[in-house]
Amino acid sequence: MKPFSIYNTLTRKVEEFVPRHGRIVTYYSCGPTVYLPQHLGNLRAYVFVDTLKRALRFNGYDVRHVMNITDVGHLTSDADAGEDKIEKTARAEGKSPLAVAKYYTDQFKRDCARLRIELPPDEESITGAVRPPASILCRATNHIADMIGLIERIVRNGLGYVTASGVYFDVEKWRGPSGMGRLSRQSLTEQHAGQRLEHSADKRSPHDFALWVLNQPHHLMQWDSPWGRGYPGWHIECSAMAMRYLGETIDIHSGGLDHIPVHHENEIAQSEGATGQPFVRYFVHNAFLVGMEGAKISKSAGRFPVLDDLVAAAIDPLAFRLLCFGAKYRSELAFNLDAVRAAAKNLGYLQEFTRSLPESAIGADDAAWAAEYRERFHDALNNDLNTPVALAVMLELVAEANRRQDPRVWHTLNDFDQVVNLGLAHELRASREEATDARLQGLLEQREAARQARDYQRSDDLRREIEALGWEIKDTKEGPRITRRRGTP
RNA sequence: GGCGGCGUACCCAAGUGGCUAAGGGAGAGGUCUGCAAAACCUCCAUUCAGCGGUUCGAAUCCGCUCGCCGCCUCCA
Repeated sequence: MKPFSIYNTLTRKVEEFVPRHGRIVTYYSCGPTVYLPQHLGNLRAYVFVDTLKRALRFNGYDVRHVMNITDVGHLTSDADAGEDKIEKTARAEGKSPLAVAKYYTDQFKRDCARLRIELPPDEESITGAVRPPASILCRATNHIADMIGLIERIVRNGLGYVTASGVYFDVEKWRGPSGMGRLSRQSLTEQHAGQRLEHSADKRSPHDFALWVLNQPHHLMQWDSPWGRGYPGWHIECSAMAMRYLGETIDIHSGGLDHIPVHHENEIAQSEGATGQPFVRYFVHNAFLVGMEGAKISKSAGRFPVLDDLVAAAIDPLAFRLLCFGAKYRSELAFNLDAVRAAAKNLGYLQEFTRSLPESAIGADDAAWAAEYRERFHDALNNDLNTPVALAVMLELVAEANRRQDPRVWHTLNDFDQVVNLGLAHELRASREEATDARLQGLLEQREAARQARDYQRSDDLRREIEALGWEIKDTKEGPRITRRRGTP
């Protein structure tokens, strides 16, 4: 069995993963900024986070997962004269920033549920906890004090300076263990060779970044701080919340690869500037979903498709999950309707196989021939999360079971599904419940009697009647079998 | 201007020096079948954007060309 290995952006190599503390893995993943619905590209990132977590668990690790909800706004661009994204939506929708954040947070959680993405427990649902929970979904606005504390440490270490427009991190002075520019491989001078943005005149150096922003009276969300009323810089929330729940050095930090040059670079600088300790041991970045512009699925042109667009097209959200699983997290995934429909087909194949499993196969041990699939699946997973190969193994396992007419693979399949997470165990349970529905049984028996009597006219009429109730009939050697009609085309 | 990456069949997508270039979808044919569905079988890239080079051997390494994309610090 190969050990779990993952590509570490810090070293640009696939490395064997070894956590700091035995079987416990501390994991921080960048969460959403809640001012718009999450589009499919964003959701791919969260499917990846979920898959990484599950792959770690498959290897016996206990994952402590922290994910942030960015509910304090950051600026849309310099050109907007400092307009905050959340406040922009708030003004457009005539709501308060917090109401906007709540609305889109709820929508995000609903989308994750439909994709079977397991989020950490929401801090707002945790009550009366004496010690910090192992895993948590936490909001920036609930951790302002932590951020201020961290900024104070940075200032005390001589790495932050206060100006009229805010507190900035002094990049020139910092010489941390990881080194500025290490993630992006760009030296500071290289980064500014092509100067693009104007910067605040208060900054000592153009690449210094804000820890705390001051004197922005039009900004709706403001808090008191030792430096005056204002709001936190974009990067500080991740450092503060990661440290609050996971400690000063965390095992894994993940995010989209767009975060490499700025967000994560700055996170490292400010975190290590405060603690003097390495902040992250394995930095993991996922690639984008591309081609959404031409996907012809979003209702309004120019908008990236969202999960509701798939649902409206009668595509099971789990097909999207499987589509993501079918590509490596480090490769761009080209999205189009054909691709997601192909995934839907595979989803149906696995569900259909599961539903048709006989009790004897579920009660028995798996066939001996299934063992090699388990090893191949595990090796693929451990090889830098090679999920497309893992999926191939899963499909081949089912194909061989069908070919041999030997269905004794349920335990293996279900174990794979702890990572792929299509809810096959739920599918199995549902198929059992369906078969015991009394009213349907009556109709089915009538139809079967008609078939035996070769009264196919009546048989087909009854089929239509059953279908109208939302069920589908399949005639098998063992007799008719009904399943709930699915939205999958 | 800088940094990083991508281009494998009609579509999605593994493979990054050496068995016949994984797997899936679509397509074609077949078995089974009252019909339908499912399932299974067979076929489906002498070839990996193009051109050179290194090597006994390259989709995999090097160079150039073409095309595409992400990021560059108060930008998810």
